[in-house]
Amino acid sequence: MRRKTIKDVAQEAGVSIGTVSAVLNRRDSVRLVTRKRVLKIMDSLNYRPVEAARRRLGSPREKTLGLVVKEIHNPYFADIIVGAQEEARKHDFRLLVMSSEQVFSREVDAVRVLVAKDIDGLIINPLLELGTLSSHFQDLEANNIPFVMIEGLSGDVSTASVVDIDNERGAFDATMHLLEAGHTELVHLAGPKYSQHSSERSAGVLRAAPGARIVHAGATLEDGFNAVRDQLKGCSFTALVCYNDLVAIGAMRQLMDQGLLVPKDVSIVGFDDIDVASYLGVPLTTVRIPKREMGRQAAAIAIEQIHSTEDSKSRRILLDAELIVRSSTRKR
Amino acid sequence: MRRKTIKDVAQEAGVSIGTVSAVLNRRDSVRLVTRKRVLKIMDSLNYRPVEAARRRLGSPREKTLGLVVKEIHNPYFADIIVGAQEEARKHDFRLLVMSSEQVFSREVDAVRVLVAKDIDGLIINPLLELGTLSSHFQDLEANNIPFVMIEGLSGDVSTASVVDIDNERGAFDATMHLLEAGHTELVHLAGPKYSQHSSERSAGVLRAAPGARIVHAGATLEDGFNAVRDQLKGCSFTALVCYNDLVAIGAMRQLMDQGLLVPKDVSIVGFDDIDVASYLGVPLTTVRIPKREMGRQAAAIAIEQIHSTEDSKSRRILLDAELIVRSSTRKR
DNA sequence: AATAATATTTGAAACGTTTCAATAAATTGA
DNA sequence: TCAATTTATTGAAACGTTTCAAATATTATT
Repeated sequence: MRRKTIKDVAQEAGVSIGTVSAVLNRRDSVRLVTRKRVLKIMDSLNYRPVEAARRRLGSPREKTLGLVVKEIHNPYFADIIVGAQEEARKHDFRLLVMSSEQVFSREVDAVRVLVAKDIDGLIINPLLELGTLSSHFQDLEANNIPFVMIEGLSGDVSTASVVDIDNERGAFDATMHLLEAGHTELVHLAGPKYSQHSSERSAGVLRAAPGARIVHAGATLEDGFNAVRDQLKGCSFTALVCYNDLVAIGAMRQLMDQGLLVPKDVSIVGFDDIDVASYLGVPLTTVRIPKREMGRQAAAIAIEQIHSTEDSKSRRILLDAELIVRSSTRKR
Repeated sequence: MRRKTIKDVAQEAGVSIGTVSAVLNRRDSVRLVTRKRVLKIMDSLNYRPVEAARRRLGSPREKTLGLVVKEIHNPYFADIIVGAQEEARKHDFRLLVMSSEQVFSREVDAVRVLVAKDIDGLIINPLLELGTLSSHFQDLEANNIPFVMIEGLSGDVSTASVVDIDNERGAFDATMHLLEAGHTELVHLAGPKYSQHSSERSAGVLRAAPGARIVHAGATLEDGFNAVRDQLKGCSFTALVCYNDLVAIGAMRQLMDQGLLVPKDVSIVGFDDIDVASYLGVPLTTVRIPKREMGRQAAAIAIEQIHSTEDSKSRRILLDAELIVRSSTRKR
């Protein structure tokens, strides 16, 4: 059955479509008796206006920011999202979130969809695809949509601003903390091979402890658990510097399963300071990333660029990561 | 500056708007040289088609599902999102996520924005606002947008389908597990007062143990931590049934701070089975919710309704929750 | 070179609304 | 009752696209 339109209502009510539209928009120019008749017809015809057709020039557009994250299923990104959302709301912007789930083609796709949905600005936590330099970013530039990268190479796209943290420094501090505690046999459980953050953190670890053993674990609980079980089998070490807290927690679990105690036998440092880190049986020593602040700043920059008329210069903001010492590390 | 339209592109490229439209829609009737010229003009003019105007029968719109969650910063919802996204992608739908952050006005707002962005269907995890019966839901019905509620009263909105789990049963099972282990002094750390899930779970606890003490904690790590510290001060109990895993973890931390051991002195059961639950120092006994499956089913229903022409009847799907016994509970 | 076949482009109608100047109807004041 | 006001309604233009039959250009065949 054909969908009922404003025209059907008008005809049935013996009235013009202009009048029906007036009723629809609650304009007070309609006589009560007419309004009632129209409303009754609308009801009996089960009429529903087609939202898309109502949108016209001059009708108030929603101000929206898009946010594409690599992995929505990760407390680290959750905090970034919350921070971005808070800041956006302050400026009366809404936040539309999409996740690429670590798949590059989905990242490209997400950007395309958000652009089609008419966002005013974009925050993206990009996957690093060497070689495939970013046709979707060029798209954004072409469409004049300001965008801000969270964790990304600044040289990547000239017009993009970047908000990031000093990973190298954070990892350096964490490693120094272990060295100062007398540890000499260090293992670094690194993250995904192509992660920008991971390589920066590895660099920090190596600057402090050039002899540290590097093992590529990954970014999840399971990755940490498996890495210790498989890759560190029979290997002697007294301290672990982990890519992030999840890996640290996974590693800790595996050590316990092997009958080793943290921090008595092995000290562990994480990275991120996710909420649960301080609630663990052995509260985790970790490098705190100001996650909300990153989201907040990224949104602030995007909105500022939306409002500014001239081409704003791209910025690079580097926030500090701070070592938080809890109970998972101990003097040797 | 006026927004560029297809007309501007056509004029600039010396071609009809029909041709530009053909280029836009990748119809292969356009000569290569023409296509290239048009694309170049589009680029130089920063042209973006207005999505709303494309909404016509048979036109190639982006197929999108909106998803509004109460709290993006919660591993429970994260899993639901991932499940919904997986299913959506199977059917070539994209998922736009917004979070109400537990604020009712934001939920209403999020729905409005998503509708304005022309989504095809909506999945919502609604806040329970008694009395304010859902003008935004009526809006959805008015716009003929199928929507599915995750965790919600089915009577709430007649046309909505609901995907939920059997909370009462899950909580009952968890409580029985403790009773069978010989516990008699039970405390139930309930969730937020207005939460549907929380009251269903409380009902399950009380059915198994009518004498259980009920304390309203909340839904976060901190809530669990504080509830045990403040509301259970000096209170004697040997087992805790918690609203969710986060509360359980928070409670466990506080007990440890008080020198109590889990499960030796106190047994604890959580709810949800978030990822980290099995990696804790004391792996958590909990009631597993098929979170991804919930998201998956919700998306599947929404998409089915989008595709079906006639008014589809609303459905109510109740998934089972399963008790997973780990180490945080013990015979007394 | 003429015709037929095919490929490309055009132009106008359609989509379902809102807007607003013009008109019609109702009300007021005398 | 008549004009002057005020209030209510109309009808057509606009919004930015897609669609599709018709017109035109190109290529192939003879």
